[in-house]
Amino acid sequence: MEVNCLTLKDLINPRQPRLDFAVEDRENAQKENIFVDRSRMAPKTPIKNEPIDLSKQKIFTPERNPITPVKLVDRQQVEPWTPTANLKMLISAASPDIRDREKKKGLFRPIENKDDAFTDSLQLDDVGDSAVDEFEKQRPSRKQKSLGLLCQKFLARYPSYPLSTEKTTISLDEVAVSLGVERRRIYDIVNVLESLQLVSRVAKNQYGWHGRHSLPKTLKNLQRLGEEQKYEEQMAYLQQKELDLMDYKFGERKKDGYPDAQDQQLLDFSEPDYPSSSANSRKDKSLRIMSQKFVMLFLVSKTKIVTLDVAAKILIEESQDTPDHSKFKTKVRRLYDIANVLTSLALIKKVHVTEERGRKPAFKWIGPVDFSTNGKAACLRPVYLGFQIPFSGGSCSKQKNNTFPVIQAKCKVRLLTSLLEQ
DNA sequence: TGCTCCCGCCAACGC
DNA sequence: GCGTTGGCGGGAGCA
Repeated sequence: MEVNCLTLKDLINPRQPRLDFAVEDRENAQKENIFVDRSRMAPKTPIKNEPIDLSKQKIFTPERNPITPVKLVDRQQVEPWTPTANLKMLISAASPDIRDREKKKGLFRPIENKDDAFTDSLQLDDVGDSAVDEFEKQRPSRKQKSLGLLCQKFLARYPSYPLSTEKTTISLDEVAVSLGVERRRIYDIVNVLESLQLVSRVAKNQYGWHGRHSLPKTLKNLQRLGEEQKYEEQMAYLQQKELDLMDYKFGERKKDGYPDAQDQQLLDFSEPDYPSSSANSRKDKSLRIMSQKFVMLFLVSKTKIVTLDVAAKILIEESQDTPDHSKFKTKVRRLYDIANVLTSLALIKKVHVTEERGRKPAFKWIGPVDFSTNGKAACLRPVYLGFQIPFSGGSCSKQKNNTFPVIQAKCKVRLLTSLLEQ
């Protein structure tokens, strides 16, 4: 297993860049109008309050010394600008078309002519159609740049089941450079992986890789949480509501079936009782939490199929009284991000469900479903809005006013922060 | 045309 | 103050 992993690692080793990565790197460099030369990148800077001993710098490693990685942009500026750099930047800023043509030219400009950038930039129209076609062929497609594929490359770097003795540290910056993407994209992946306890944050810019050892345990706990949140009922409720809405739209309003104001209140995800918390705080909307809730939906679903719109509606923490389409769209975007990572982990796969209103995108759970393992599952300690729910011996469903789904909505989840600590 | 989701801006956060 | 983190939505690729 380890050997395989090393082989895959070798494939994406930055020292032996594959063509597609090299192209991406060059493209990114062009986007930023900054010359990139990895061999000349500035060394990582130590933490500010630590004295720098240059004589020892060569033996610094991330493990030995926590480091503050230098932002890519900062590193790139180590390379002095050429006399034509400012001109190139101005040209680039002036027109996206010109910028695109510059990219195309950059791909095919012979290395020995790199100093002729100024001349080239004045002869933009000389780029023939064949070169453009060639560029189109070589330019990575949208699929090649997808988060799912990126996640696969990311996962290929690390063993699924690492030995307990080996400690793998992930440097976000190194991974980003190695995979030729912005660090922002790595955050997306890492957040979802962290939600499943495959990785955990150990320091700034540093994550520890745990692999899939504890995945069944994590899923089991998520399933239990999902059951306690009564997500299955919520999904059924939303599906029924939609059916009723169809009836209302195209037929007579059903007296018993149409969701009235009282029903609407049942799905009020706002938190009026907890003023200390901010319903819209950054953490509340975290991709981690969203990812965990998304997984919960699958785990509690009998069909193991979750449509994106139902998931989005459940995950939207605002009142359903004022449906906000943009909020819904945003949530769906994030769900696609999460779904891409979960797909790479072979936990879900894309399907479509046909409902009365038409074909809908959905995802089907293809990961493990039976978590009746011999080991005792770790007990999650979700923190709810500033206080902890007693999780062993007590549960969310035992809280006061346990009336579904109002209390479920109030029992917002601050999740899984310490599974691995236990 | 609608679905899908890349991309990067920019604000919150934390040291 | 500055680097890190990540929410967010525009808009382009794709089916």
